[in-house]
Amino acid sequence: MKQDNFINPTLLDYAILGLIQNQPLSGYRIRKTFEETALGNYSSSPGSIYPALKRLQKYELVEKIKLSASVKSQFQITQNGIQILQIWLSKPIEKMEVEKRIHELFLRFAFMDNLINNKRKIIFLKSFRDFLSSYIGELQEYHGNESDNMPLHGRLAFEHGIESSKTTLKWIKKALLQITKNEIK
Amino acid sequence: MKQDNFINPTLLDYAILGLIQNQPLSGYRIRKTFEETALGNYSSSPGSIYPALKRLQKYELVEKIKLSASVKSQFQITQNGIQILQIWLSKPIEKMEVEKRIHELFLRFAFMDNLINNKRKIIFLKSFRDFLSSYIGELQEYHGNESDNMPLHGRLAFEHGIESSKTTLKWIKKALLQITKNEIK
DNA sequence: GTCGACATGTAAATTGTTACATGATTTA
DNA sequence: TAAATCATGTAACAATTTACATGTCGAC
Repeated sequence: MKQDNFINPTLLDYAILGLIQNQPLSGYRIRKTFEETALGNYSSSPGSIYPALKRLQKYELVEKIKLSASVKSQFQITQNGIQILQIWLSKPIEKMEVEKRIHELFLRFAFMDNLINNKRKIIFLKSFRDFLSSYIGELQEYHGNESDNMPLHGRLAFEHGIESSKTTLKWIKKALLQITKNEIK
Repeated sequence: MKQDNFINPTLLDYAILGLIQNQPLSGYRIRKTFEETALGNYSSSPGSIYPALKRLQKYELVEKIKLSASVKSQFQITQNGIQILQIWLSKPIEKMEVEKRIHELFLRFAFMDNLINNKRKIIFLKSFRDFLSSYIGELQEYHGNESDNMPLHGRLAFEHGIESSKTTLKWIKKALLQITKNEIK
């Protein structure tokens, strides 16, 4: 038995909320955005988007608005929705997320712009940096010990993981600089 | 109505097949490997692994073996399973996979070692390289045109995507060198 | 002799995929 | 006027998550 009757949005739900945080969009526009932009591993397809929008309406995180008879209806985030989004954006990062659900962290980062203050953004990035940096250490240690026993392809794929994490770490540091600079201004 | 009664393994199925291609493993070992190693976004949890193993047995891609009464039973890949794995590993890369399902390509790469010949490995990597390189071009063009209109966080996240793809491209070239070197030997 | 890890599973609920359906509007 | 794109949905199915259940074995 599930132990809560509370809202527990899926990643797709959050992606929709984040996308419409600034301007309302039609269902179709949302769908197309996921389909076309890089943001979209967060699956498109009518069979996922429309049910998701229904869910979000049911929980009153979005509402359908119709500006005029001629304009098609659009989905707008509610106050409630903004709150839920903010809570998600402000959640402390967990080690495991850095290791296994890094794409979710990037989604969160991409939607942070207007909804949380600089202090929190910096906390987010520093925590991201620290977890990732320690994870890279672990990967490198493992590589040092095991690389000789690994099959060529396994080893290469593993090395890609390390290099990729290092690139992300560099990026975090760059982003941190920009955000802190922003704060001082 | 679905139009085929044929086997259409999930990513998790392939991940299991790839993992046991060299040595049989118990269900628990498989689960733990997904849980612990970097390979594992490919979900662990008994509720996915055990049903997956059942599926694979049903399609005769793996079989349960029991070496002796004292040793617990393990899952071994069948000839059939090897074939299915080989077909998957040899599939030509599609543009969309590079853009949206790159982790699947890495999974394929990691399992290629023994099952396909060097020529095919090289085809795989070159195709990967070419698609990715053209994708990076698109991303950069978009960035050149739109970066001024993008909110800070959106832009930074986008830039991470570009840098990350470049790192992958470098890695592909390195891997290509190693594999070709291997061939000449 | 209890705790944690080993080990294998099932049931319910939820999600997402695939395929189908339908109609309006735009463009070549 | 035919094709493509805009636009919204549903139904059937497959897969995964979460939670529960149960039992063994070794270490401390």
